[in-house]
Order: sequence, then C-alpha cells, then structure tokens
Amino acid sequence: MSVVGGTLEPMPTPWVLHVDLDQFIAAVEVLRRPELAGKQVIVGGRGDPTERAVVSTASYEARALGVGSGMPLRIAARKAPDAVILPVDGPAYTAASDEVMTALRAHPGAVVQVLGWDEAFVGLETDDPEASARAIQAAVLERTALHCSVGIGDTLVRAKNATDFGKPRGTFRLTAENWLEVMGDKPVIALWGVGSKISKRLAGLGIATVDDLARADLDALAAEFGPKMGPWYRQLGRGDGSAVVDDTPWVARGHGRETTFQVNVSDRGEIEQAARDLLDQVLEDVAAEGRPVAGVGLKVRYAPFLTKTFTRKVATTFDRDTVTAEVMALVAKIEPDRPLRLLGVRAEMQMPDDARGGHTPTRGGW
DNA sequence: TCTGGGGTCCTAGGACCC
DNA sequence: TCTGGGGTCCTAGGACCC
Repeated sequence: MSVVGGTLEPMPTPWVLHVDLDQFIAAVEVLRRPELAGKQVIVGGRGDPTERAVVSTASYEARALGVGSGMPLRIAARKAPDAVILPVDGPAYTAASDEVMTALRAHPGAVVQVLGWDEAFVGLETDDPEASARAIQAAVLERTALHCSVGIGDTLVRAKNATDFGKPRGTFRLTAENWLEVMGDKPVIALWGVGSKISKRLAGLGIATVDDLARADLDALAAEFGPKMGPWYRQLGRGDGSAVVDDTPWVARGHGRETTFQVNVSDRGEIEQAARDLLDQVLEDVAAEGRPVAGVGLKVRYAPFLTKTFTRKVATTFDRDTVTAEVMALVAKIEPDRPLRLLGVRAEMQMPDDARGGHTPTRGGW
C-alpha cells in the first residue's frame, strides 16, 4: 500500500502481457496487396514451390487446408493448389515490426521486451489487465492496421502460454490459480521450451502431461536432463518463474548465414566459393555492429540429413584475412566425396560486459 | 511429406594447469 | 603398479524458438 494525500490507496498489481501478432507475415503481405484479403496466402522461401524451402507463415484460409509453418513449400502447394505463394521479404516485416513495438512502448508505464518480429512481453502495473490488453490491441491496430492477441499472466511463462487461448484478436489470463486447471491435461509439448525430443525423453520417465511434469520427481529430472535443465522443466510445468520484463537492449552474440543447395554439391572449389560468399555477408552484418570477431563456425549438412558443426575460437580481430583463413581451415574438415546439402558460416563477436543477450528466453536465467 | 534460415543456450568430454 | 582432485577453456553436438 502507498500513502497518497493522506489516504491509503491500493498498489496496482504487476502483470505480464504477451502480445502476439495474428498471422503476422501473411497479414503484412495482405496490407500491401489488399486483393489478397480472405484468400489462401502462403509465404516462404523465394516463393517458388519447386525449390527446397519451407512455409514461414500461412493465412488462416490456407491453414484450413492443412498448411502450416515449417512445412516444405512443395507439400504446401500440393495441399493448397490455389494458394498465392509469396517470397519472404524480411525488410518489410522488420519495418512493420518496428511500428508495432513503437505502439507498445507508447502505452503508459509499459516495459517492452521484444522476442521476435511478431511478439513481445509488456510489463505493466494495473488492476485491470484485460482493459490494458484491449487498449494495446487498439493502439497496434490504429498504428499498423494489424491485429494481435494478448496473453495475460503473473509470470512470463504463464503469459506466453495464455496467448494461444486468446487467438485470434482476443485475450486470455493464466495465473497460479487456473494454470493447472487449464494446462494440466495438455501434453508437455504444449509448453514453451519443450519440443519433440524432450517430450519423448519425458515420456520415457512416465511424464506425459503438464500435470505429470508439475509433480515430477526433481532428482529423476536432474538425472535425465542435468542439474540446470531438469529443475527448469518442472518449473515450466508449474508455469512458475520470473515475472520481470527486461527491456535492456538485446545484443547479438554473432551472425551467421547459411544456404541450402538446390542440388547437392560435391565439388571442393564450389564449396570453398560458397563459404567465401557466405562469409562476405556475415562480415557485413558483423561490421555493422562494430565489434571484433572472436570465433568462427561452420555448419554442414551432408545428404540426406546429417548435420555437423565445426567451431574455432580466434584471436579477437577485425582483420578479414585472418577470419577467412580460419573459416577455410574449417572448410578443410568437410569430408570429401560426400554430397553437401547445406553450408553455413557463422561469426561470434566479442560481447560487451554489460550486455543482455538471450533472445531465446526458454534457456538461461529464467 | 520431407524437412529454411536466423538465432540462443546447455551439456559432455578432452586438454591443460596447479 | 597404479595412476588425486579441482578448475577453466575449448570444441562438438543437441535442443529449442520464431
């Protein structure tokens, strides 16, 4: 309680809102091509369904035919033969995203933590979080003509999980009170941070539902997943954890570029040239940050689907010849006479001491 | 059906040092 | 013959997210 003007006034409660744009990428495309409204729209790759690429986003009309994110574009085109297929246009989505985040920051008292192009946490103190959520939805719509859904929670994890129940264009509240009632019967893979591999390993421990995970034995989890991740998974199952929205600017650890060859490549010279081209792009991104390179990495995927990575720490440097030589030393490790499906080059940068990294909140300190 | 591209973080094991 | 214990750094691999 705080004392204001001699009377006791209740302190507003801190809340976490998770704002998530509805079919963001498809919606941005429809905005600049209004004739696509209400149509099946699929965005992915270079917009060519004969190429090796996957779906980034599909409009609700296309989703109704079974098209979803991550699906090979070729398959998507088969399921939705009449769909309009568009290439991914990153800069357009970045611009739209910036407008959305500006609208969020304009909300009085809001602390905004950006999670990606189309989502952010908003920390607020209010006694009516639903009203705040609706105000935010209206502000985003007014500024960008885009619709969003808002999850409301007493922790970051609960807010994030709440959003799905609010889609589209709605809100939903998850707190310690209704968490198990709403989430308890769901499979663990519904949790943010539990994917297919972890859910299978949990099943091996007899843990199938969120409820199972919430009451799982800590020692058993630690034995299976390690002293950090084990307890973390149980915390996820309970929806517990931090409620602090952190608006410290995010600082990239590194930059990488990778490419999937349309036809698998075996030729050494061709691979070396591809590595140089990728490195050129990476160094451009790194140069824009003005921080020295501290490590390099190479990722290869042999056909059909075996992925290998090679990394190398390097003396802190801005010198491109040195970096190129290190990358070429990694290229030399690629098995000859083995067709390559994918090649990626990555550069780690030196981190400033006070930086908050971590754009993937399911790992690390939460 | 056949799997992109951009990221982050955790773990395990070996090397090395005291 | 039997071969410590702890700490840090580095590399490779795995998992997850949007």
